Amino acid sequence: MQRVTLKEVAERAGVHPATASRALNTATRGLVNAQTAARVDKAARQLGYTPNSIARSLKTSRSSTIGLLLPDLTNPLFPPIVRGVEDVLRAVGYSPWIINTDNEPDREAAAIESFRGRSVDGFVVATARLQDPLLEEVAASGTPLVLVNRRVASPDIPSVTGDDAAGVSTALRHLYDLGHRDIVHLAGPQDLSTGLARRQAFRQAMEDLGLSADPERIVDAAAWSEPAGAEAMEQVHERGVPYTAVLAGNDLLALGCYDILERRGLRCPTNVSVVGFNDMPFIDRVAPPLTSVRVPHYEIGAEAARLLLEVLEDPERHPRSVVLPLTLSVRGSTASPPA
Amino acid sequence: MQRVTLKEVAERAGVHPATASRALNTATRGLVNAQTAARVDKAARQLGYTPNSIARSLKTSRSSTIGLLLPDLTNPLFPPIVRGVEDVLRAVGYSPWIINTDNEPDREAAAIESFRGRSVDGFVVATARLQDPLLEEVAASGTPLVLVNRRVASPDIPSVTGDDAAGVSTALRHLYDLGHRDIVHLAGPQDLSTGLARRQAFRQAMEDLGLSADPERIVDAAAWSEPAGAEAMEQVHERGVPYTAVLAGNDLLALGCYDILERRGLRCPTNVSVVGFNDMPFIDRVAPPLTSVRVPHYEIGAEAARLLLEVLEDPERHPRSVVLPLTLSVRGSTASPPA
DNA sequence: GGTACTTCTACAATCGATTGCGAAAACAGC
DNA sequence: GCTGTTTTCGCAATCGATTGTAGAAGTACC
Repeated sequence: MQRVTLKEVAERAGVHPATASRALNTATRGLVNAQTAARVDKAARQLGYTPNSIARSLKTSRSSTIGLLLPDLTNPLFPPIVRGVEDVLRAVGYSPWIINTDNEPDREAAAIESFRGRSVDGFVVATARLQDPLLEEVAASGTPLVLVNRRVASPDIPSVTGDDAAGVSTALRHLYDLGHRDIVHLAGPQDLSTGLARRQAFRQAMEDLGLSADPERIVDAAAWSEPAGAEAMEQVHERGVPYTAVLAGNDLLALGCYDILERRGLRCPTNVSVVGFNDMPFIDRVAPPLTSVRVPHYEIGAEAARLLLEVLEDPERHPRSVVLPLTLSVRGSTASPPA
Repeated sequence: MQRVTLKEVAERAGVHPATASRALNTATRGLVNAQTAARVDKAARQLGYTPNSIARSLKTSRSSTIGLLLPDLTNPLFPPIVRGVEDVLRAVGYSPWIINTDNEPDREAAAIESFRGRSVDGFVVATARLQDPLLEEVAASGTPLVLVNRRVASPDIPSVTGDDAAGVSTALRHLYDLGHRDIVHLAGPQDLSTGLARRQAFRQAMEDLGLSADPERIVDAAAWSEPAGAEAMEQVHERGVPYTAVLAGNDLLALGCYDILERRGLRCPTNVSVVGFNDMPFIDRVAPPLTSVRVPHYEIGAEAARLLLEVLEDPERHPRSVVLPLTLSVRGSTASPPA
């Protein structure tokens, strides 16, 4: 199938390709006579012309494309973020380009390289580790970059995240109000900002409530996954820490926690209350429905896209970070502790 | 940031850009003296050269890119497909480009247009409707195209799907063996191959079991969604059809069905057994864990990518379709009917 | 040493658009 | 009718690679 080229449109309209180009681009349209422009339009429509964006990109060195780095699309957390990003970008003519890295730095590097080779105009990155030299380098190189959901240690890279501290605080308040005093925390990976922030917030909020935030009440999971959650929960038991409630660093850890409770013959919420984090899709349908800190992932993605567009439109613009408020979705996994 | 160009590499190596290009491409590397090639390699490495794939695409009119059309990424069905496609493609240097269409033909058309403008080398399409002139046109245009999960009515477009008929048959056999005789089917949208095939298979399999496949035992849902499933299930009750088991066209319909059962005070599986379709992620954790026909989505995606690669490598190759076998994941939503 | 091949490299065109610059045309003013 | 502006358009270069072709360098053989 031979695509129609600008030259053919120009020929049909009886003008030079340069003129056709100007007529077809809104920004330069004023430079050409209205009647001529109309003639070009007509020719383009008749021939079914669609611009070759590759040629355009080569010349303009902009691709109307942004790179979106994800750890793993099959984690239900991310599809809403992707949709948020995509919906906002598409409205202004940009398209996101998604690559999964499975949290492997090598693949992250390869993805960035690939994106660079394709001249993406900017990055939205959900794979940030706290220490992430690659991203620092990208940011330093001048390519617009916005982090979603996770941040890096250095604060000068713009990001859109949920207010983890407030979320943890709300969740603990909820448990406290139900009467829980012995609460443990299944923390996420500590090399990720979410894992770290929630862990720190746990300690802080416990202290604020006048409860023990003894280090042994916190177990670090190796990953944000169900098996890791199960393993961490086993740890809790091995340590022999008394508890009536669990605050999981995210919903997957909470599901792993469920597994251990069941295996040990403990019932939720009768014996143990569990609170998750993220309020991921379908988590309201598990047994028991999980009480979880709702993170507005779609909005996080959308807001990240907006921040990126700001910088794309005005590179001088000072990048800013956004922290979105979280709410608690109270469901059947939390109740008063056994008397 | 100024990217390094081939010309600079050539200069540093003391050769012509054309020679540098040949040295760097494995296919043409034999045409240049081994020592010269090594010199070029070294220069490229020293300068940190990465080829500008936009320029390359413009010249070669291949982009090492394929377009992936999805209805909606947030449907848990699709992420595994995406990963399957991506993993296979990436291994050979292709990247998928994802667009969500939300099942709107307009957006599908726009997406195809956008893909064309970006010169994708092929399409993987998960949005096919039975009647889909757009896709027929794409196929006719010569651009390689593989359908995943869904097919179109005309059989000459290659596709990778699950064996719906066998899946339905297995599911019904399971219910039959448990003792169910009064079974209803919540069918999916009939303009999609999956909805149609499963509906037809239901009638056939019921007859094969010597059971009534009366049309009133089948309700068509308006969409593959929980609300549509709930609505369809309400229909079943309005019709007053006696039943002890429900075969849902997919898991989301089954979840909608759960809602109605609960609202009506019916317990699953005590009063009513429910079987879903797809065995989507986390469906084993809902209450009760859903018995579901497992569809190997990752493999479907991977196989689709392989088919596409076959055609990309040898355009003369006759496109073939693949039907993957399904299995039944038996869980807690099915049991013997009440006595 | 000359002829006939190979092997290697350089030249230049090309992909399809965009854009600075200059010239032609149109127009205004006197 | 002439000069000075403004409008409109065409020319040609350019983005960064790939590739057909031609010529130079090197080798083999008599």
